[in-house]
Amino acid sequence: MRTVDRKAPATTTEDDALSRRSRILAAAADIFAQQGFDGTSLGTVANAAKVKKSLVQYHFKSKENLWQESIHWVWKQRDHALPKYLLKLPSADTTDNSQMVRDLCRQILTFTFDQPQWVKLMFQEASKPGPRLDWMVDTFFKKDFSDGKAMIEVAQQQGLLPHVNAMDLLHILSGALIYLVNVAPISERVLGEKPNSTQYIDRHINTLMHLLQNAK
Amino acid sequence: MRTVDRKAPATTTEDDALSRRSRILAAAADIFAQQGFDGTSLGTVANAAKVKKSLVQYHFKSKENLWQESIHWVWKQRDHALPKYLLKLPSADTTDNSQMVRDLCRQILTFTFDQPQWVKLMFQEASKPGPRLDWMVDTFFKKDFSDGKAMIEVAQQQGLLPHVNAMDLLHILSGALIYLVNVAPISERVLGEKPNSTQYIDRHINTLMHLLQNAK
DNA sequence: CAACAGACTATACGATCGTATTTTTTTATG
DNA sequence: CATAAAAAAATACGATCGTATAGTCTGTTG
Repeated sequence: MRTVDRKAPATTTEDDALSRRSRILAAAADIFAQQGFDGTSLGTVANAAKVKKSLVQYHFKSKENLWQESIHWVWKQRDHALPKYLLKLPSADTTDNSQMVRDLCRQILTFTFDQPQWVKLMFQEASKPGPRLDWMVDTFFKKDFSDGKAMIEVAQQQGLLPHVNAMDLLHILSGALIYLVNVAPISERVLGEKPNSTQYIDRHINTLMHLLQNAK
Repeated sequence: MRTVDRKAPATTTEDDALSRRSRILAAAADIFAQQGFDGTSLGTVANAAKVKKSLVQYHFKSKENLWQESIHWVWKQRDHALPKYLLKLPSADTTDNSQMVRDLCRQILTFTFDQPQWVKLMFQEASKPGPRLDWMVDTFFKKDFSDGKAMIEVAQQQGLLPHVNAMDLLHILSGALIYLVNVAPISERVLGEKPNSTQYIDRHINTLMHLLQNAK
């Protein structure tokens, strides 16, 4: 009667598919992205993950470590999910160039609204100098910037984007898209319209396309 | 000998031109903008303003109140300083339209780099829903959005900007400019170039203008 | 000079936070 | 089943934070 009886879940199974460690990571990523490093407490993370605070401390040796692991987790999720969005693009053969860029931007914007964590994490710590910014730059941003610039240049060579400074264009496009996501809570309150709705996204993309269209 | 002798500053004078209350406000605005609400402590503000922590509590009845007063202060500074930048614009008679818009954008960008507090304060609390965001929306953002949209529409009627959805264009332009300021600490580390340098600003504006140019 | 108000200071309290340590429980292995 | 490792929980500690309160100093006014 004392073998494998019920009553105490304590460890795995029953919980919910994911391991407790993963649940902590997911909850931490959510709260860090929303509230920032200082605005996040280990207790809040523990409650959100439905575990004891001491378990968070057990799996991650410090708050800073939890933060780093959460960001690794989010970036991994991003790099895993983003290609799925881009594969939904119609092939280059069947559509004209302008439609191609339009769909590309729309997919990126839709993806970012679906999974805004990485953008929010970026903005939470990115605007204030400090050790956490340095860490993110070395660990992610250098590569992200490099990849982004390369993508722009490829698109330029295919005549999809105007031939201006690639890094500046990357910043302008990133700004136009990411700004929309980051300021969405404001826009929603001011304009009374949800920026992540399909019609809002389509209209915004339309406007952006109109600007990119005629420029060469 | 006891009339107006020296020795004890205690109240005003000697300190430094500005009243202590103003020094607290300025210091608080700086730190709130840089570190966010949660990342800012009253002790830090007091030290930065070179006053005792209890004096901060004396002039402002709570941290939230200090935060609100700081933002009022910053917005007042902004609305007072921005016109000076825009007045440096050459008159519309002597220059062509494209040069006009270019100078306008350059001045706004330069101003934002000179006085980045309001942008940073905006982004610190704007991306996470909560009572502070609600307060900022009602107190500032509704008016700011309205004014910005009106500015865009005037420029459109004068043929300075392409005739696309004004609010979207406002977001795109704001995004392109503000993104640059907010991500500046990243860009500086990744690219090894200071985004607030004249040449960087000029190049960025050039690229942006190239996009706005041909669009109608 | 007395009385008072405003500016400023000292101090303390309760709560919370991150962390360290210890103990209990569960799982795995022979 | 015994044993050890891993997972989870309980508890405690020092520091810091926001706040509340009482006190001190200074200048003004009647």
